[in-house]
Amino acid sequence: MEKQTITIYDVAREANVSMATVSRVVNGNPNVKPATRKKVLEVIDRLDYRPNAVARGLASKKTTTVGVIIPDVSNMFFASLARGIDDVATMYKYNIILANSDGNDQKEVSVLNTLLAKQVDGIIFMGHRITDEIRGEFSRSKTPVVLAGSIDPDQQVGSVNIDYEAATKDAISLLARHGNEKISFISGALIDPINGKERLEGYKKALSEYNLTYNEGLIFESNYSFKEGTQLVDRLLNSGATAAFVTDDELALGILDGLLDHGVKVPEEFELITSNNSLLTEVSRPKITSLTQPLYDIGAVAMRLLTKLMNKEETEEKTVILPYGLEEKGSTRKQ
Amino acid sequence: MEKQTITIYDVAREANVSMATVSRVVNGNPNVKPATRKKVLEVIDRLDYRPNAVARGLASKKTTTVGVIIPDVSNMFFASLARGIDDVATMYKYNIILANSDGNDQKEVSVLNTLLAKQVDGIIFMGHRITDEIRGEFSRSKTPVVLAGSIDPDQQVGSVNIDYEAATKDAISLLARHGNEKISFISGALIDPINGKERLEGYKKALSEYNLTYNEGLIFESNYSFKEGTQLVDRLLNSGATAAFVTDDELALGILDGLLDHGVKVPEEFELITSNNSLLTEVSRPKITSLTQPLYDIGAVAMRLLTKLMNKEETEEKTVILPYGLEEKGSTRKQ
DNA sequence: TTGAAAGCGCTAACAT
DNA sequence: ATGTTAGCGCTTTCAA
Repeated sequence: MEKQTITIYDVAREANVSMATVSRVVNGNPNVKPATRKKVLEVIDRLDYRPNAVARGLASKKTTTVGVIIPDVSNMFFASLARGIDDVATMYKYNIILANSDGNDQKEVSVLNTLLAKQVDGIIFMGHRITDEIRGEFSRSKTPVVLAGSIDPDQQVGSVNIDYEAATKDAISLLARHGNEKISFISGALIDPINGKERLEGYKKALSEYNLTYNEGLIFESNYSFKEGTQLVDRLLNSGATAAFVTDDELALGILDGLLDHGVKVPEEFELITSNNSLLTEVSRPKITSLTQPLYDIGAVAMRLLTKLMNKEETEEKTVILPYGLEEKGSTRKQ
Repeated sequence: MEKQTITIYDVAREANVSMATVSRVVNGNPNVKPATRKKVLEVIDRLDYRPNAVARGLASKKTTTVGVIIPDVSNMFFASLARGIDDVATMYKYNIILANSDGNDQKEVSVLNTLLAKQVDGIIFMGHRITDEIRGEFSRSKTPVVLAGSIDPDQQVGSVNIDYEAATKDAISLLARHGNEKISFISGALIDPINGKERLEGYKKALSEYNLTYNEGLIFESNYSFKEGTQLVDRLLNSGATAAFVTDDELALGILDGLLDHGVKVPEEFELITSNNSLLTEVSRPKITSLTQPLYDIGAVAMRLLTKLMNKEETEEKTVILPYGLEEKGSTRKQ
């Protein structure tokens, strides 16, 4: 015996109405006599009828599914965003197709195409950088797109972020106020606008505000991993830096670990600020002072924005800037 | 101007062939003359035609999409599984619809139903416990299901796990060999079979093997959070325990933190073993000895198993047990 | 308030 | 090797 599916047609027959009426009942169309509705509902229940969302999608051209392109779910930063996205999606009756891209330009494009082929109603994109190619795909697709936690220099699509420049400036300013004259800037790839433009700009502004000179030797580009952090410490200390701002918690943790191994006292001899305030910053000794980003909210707001775009609602702003904070913990001195 | 979609029909017309031929080309059917194929491919390229996966799904009754029910993506443990799942899914040309359930019985059922409504070809389920209700839904759905990292007492569906009982027994045995006579067992809800059955059983077996008496006062049920861990420490120390096995890293970290705050020396005065060997166990001081579970692989193998089930391939085994390990680090003594 | 009927874009026999 | 023709299960005018 095969999987004999029950269709809207079966329900219609059993309830002695037309399939149009069943459709109306299923979709909550008010133009149905209560008695009829009741009858149909009973049959639906009895037959255990479940509407086929694929057929529905084909007929209505809406899938109530959105595509989510993410570099790596197993990275806490993105996982937090994803959770916010899914919660709001669920709230608005959408499901998410989650696709990992590893931040790989080519994968991003191919995955975007399969999502579009699946007729998703919208796309949430997280990535380190927006290549021209992917931007091109976005613009010729007619499907609404929102960036979550990703910077797009020219704002063609929606996006939700914090003000990375201002946040970085704040962090650096704190370090400068504490008397540090050589403050290191340690980030991921500088070609990513979020690092090379936003954050670095904030760094420079803070420096000039405190009359400190910009020195390339204090800028480090690294991968986001614990190990890279520990390995970076030699060079960091050689640079003469007495403080560092790091754009990733795991990396910062590695640096802290390396510093301690070198017998450098944190925060007495070296101050450290990281960026994501994840659990990692809480469990290290000392705990690491960090910028705070509302990760969950960035995801949630991005999804909310996307629902508006999908409904062609009027939206005040396609670019949302959420507030950030700076939580002082054990890796910076109290003053 | 509206989103005027290009259909297989447009391509057929432009290429002077029937839509069937276009379909064959698109699906790589060998029964097409090379010249024809080339012509069709050119038109597809020129028109920028992209097959509509929804229509395809309706006609073929396959969506190349699988549903993934996960308690919480922002939990590292599950996120790692999810990454393994997605990678293998991608490898086999599937996409995943990711749905968070919070381990909530009711949400799990409702989410399962919407996934089935969307005609997913298969389901990967992660959860703390398999309720009778969800098991019922599984069995009457005809859609293949595989559990990843979840225990199902009666094995109706596929599943991929490690041998939690043996793993726990190993961990406890190590603690016993080190001379600990009062070894605490700290887990999540004991009604979850993975804790109350598998792991606790392993705990008991190890005890009896070392002639230690089972004492309920050493068993603690807790939530998986850092805070709960720190708060548990008073009771833990009052129990007289000199060692503990913990089923979650974050919880273990909280316990370690609490112990250190109480001036208890780890591992000299108290030994600790945790279960997931996540990054958290590496960044604490001391690093925490842990069981090692191949999280990514559990996800990957679960997805691989699901592909077999979806293809109705003969599968040797519906229940896969993956190897585990025990990595001794700083929270247990060297002997 | 309800029904009839025409698609939605594609696959999959069945012909040729 | 290619074309013809039914559907897949539902939404959505348009009539009644």
